Amino acid sequence: MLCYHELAMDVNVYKTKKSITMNDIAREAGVSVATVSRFINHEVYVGEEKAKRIKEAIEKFHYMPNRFARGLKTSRSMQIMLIVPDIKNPYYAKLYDVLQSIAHAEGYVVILFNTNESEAEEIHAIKLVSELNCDGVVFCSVSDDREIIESLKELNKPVVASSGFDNKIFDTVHGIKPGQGVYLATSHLLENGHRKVAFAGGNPKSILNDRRLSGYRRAIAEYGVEGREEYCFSDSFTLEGGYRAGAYFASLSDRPTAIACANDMIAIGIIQYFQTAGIEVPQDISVVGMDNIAMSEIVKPALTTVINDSAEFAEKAARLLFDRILYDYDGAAREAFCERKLVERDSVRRI
Amino acid sequence: MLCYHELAMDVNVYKTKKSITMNDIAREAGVSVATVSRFINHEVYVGEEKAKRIKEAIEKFHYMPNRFARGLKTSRSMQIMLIVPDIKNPYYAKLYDVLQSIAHAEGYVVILFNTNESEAEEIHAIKLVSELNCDGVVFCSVSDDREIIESLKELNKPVVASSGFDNKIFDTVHGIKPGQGVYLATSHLLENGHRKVAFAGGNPKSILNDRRLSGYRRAIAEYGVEGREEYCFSDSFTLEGGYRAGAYFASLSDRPTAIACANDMIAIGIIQYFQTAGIEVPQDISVVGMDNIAMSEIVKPALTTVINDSAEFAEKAARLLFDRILYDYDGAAREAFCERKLVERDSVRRI
DNA sequence: CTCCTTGATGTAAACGTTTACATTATAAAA
DNA sequence: TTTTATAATGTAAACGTTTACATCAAGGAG
Repeated sequence: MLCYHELAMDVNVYKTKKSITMNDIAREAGVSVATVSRFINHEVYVGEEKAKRIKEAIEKFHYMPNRFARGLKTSRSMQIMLIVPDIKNPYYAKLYDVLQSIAHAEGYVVILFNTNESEAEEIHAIKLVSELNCDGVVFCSVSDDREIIESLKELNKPVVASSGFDNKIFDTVHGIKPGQGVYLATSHLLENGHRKVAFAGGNPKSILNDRRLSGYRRAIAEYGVEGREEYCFSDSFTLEGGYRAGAYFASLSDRPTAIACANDMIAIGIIQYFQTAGIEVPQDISVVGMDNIAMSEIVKPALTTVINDSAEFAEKAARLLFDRILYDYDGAAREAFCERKLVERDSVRRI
Repeated sequence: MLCYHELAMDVNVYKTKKSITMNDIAREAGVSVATVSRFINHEVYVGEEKAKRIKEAIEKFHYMPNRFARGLKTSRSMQIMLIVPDIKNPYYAKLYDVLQSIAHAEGYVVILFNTNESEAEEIHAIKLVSELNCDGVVFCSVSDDREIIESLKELNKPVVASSGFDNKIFDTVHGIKPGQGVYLATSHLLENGHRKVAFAGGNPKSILNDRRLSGYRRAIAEYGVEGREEYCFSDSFTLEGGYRAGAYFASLSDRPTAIACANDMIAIGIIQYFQTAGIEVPQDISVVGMDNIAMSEIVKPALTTVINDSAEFAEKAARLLFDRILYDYDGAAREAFCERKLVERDSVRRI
């Protein structure tokens, strides 16, 4: 009468033609299944003659090992999960793309989970990691809530986190210093004579935003510029968030002359708003981005921004992750660092 | 001595703490595993009293059914695959995003496969579908090669294809007519007085490009304009492809006055090249895109383009797919249509 | 009162692998 | 020669589910 719907499986049977199993291969090659299994997995204990016959049988039947059976025995899924806040941000799209190709080369599949910057979705994603028996996670976080950290630890699986997880629990890849990118951007603005420099952030609950905001603060403090409450505005790491930031700064009676943004999407959104409002960039206000996504070069004016290469991130994250998954590294949490470098284009004016 | 590396699994054992199984639940609730299984999956055959005890046990232990064991018995993975040519194109990023949320609501996971417009990768992807025992595929194709069609058929699984697969083999979602979008774009240009109208396509081997090219041809034929060989240039559906198209058209001695593009990425790439070359859009050349990605509104000049809503695509594709996966629809291939509609912005000049 | 249907439950056999253990043949050591 | 290590193979027991089949109680029909 009752049914626990949350866990239920649907029961439809799409016509499944009998697939060939290891048994078929064993029979065809005249050996036992154990030998076939050994041939497939290990380098030892299979004679040359039988190896040849097994190989032929495999090719003849286009045999593929059944992932479920394998998983059931080994508890490994050959899947890793990539959790990102916004796949529509080209930064993460590219990150996914290169992580995918590295993973494929190792025989792994990557499951993408897009959280839309939502902490609830992040928790959902982490739950899914264990539900799917993923062998590892690359976690590009928004939040470092206690609950998230805990569930990540409970996974008891290789985790590599993006900047923000400073606690030395998980492998991490990030910039040399917290908010280094925005620090560079802000410094650049200050060096160009700006004193009324604002910060346009993303999701204010995100640790990524905290870090970037701290980079901004560090820069203005070093230049002895006083921080102004109303010059910090954080909304969302998206075009729309930037658009709203633009509207906010435009509404200020004492407008900033320059804005350092927490990423390129925000910067581009700001420029977009300014264009509709007749505010010229960089004549009226200078803007600098962060990430150097392809779009930043295309937009008018071309965006001065900070290189933050997601391919580099993906490669370093993959190395950390696969060191644990494949090579059994089981030591202390490690860190990898990505370079940050300013690229000057047309969105900053010297005053 | 020998090992079939292609199929080998790595053997590292990341410390796996014993997970709780259905047996534990059965013992705790004082029933048999069969009853637990029935409780989880079906609505019938479980008494109220035991149901309650089982439910409590499940919650007490945070029990989750093991996907491998389930898959092994049922041959269903609760995974579908989405194959796209370019995840860096926001059109596909969004498509992924909405497909993902629909799938999650049904308890399904979507595996994204990015082919980078490569036919070889498409074949790789299709192979992976059966290797992973995915329960269905949404296939946004580049190629409709015999080999692809064949391997798709051999999957013997629900497939929904994007425009191009006109053969009535698979469920399909597309525009009302082949190339309708580009047809609208081209007509718009012609109606604005342009006669030297060019077509900037994507991957020339792609059926998507064929369709869009045919839309262009249909439009100019209807207007009695003679088609010119050198006014058709196809390269790749990316910013870079568009950039090259821009260079190509700029190099022509008798330049077109307007270009209809196979997607927004190309259009934006073209505009980008023109800007570096000092060619003004739309004063010197008009450009119209296709897809209406968010970027098209942001770019300068804002792009006149054709609405092609990937959310709509995703929803319709999901309905077709899940009708088969969940509700056992097993009839003839069906079609769903997406509306195409021109949106006028600032990249077209009337002459 | 017997016969049947039907709801509720348990038993046990798959599903397709991996792998510990047992067994044999072979070669090296004594 | 006998012992012993080692390479090559097979047997069978898991892994955690689903489900066909068997069983049993209870209630209606005859």
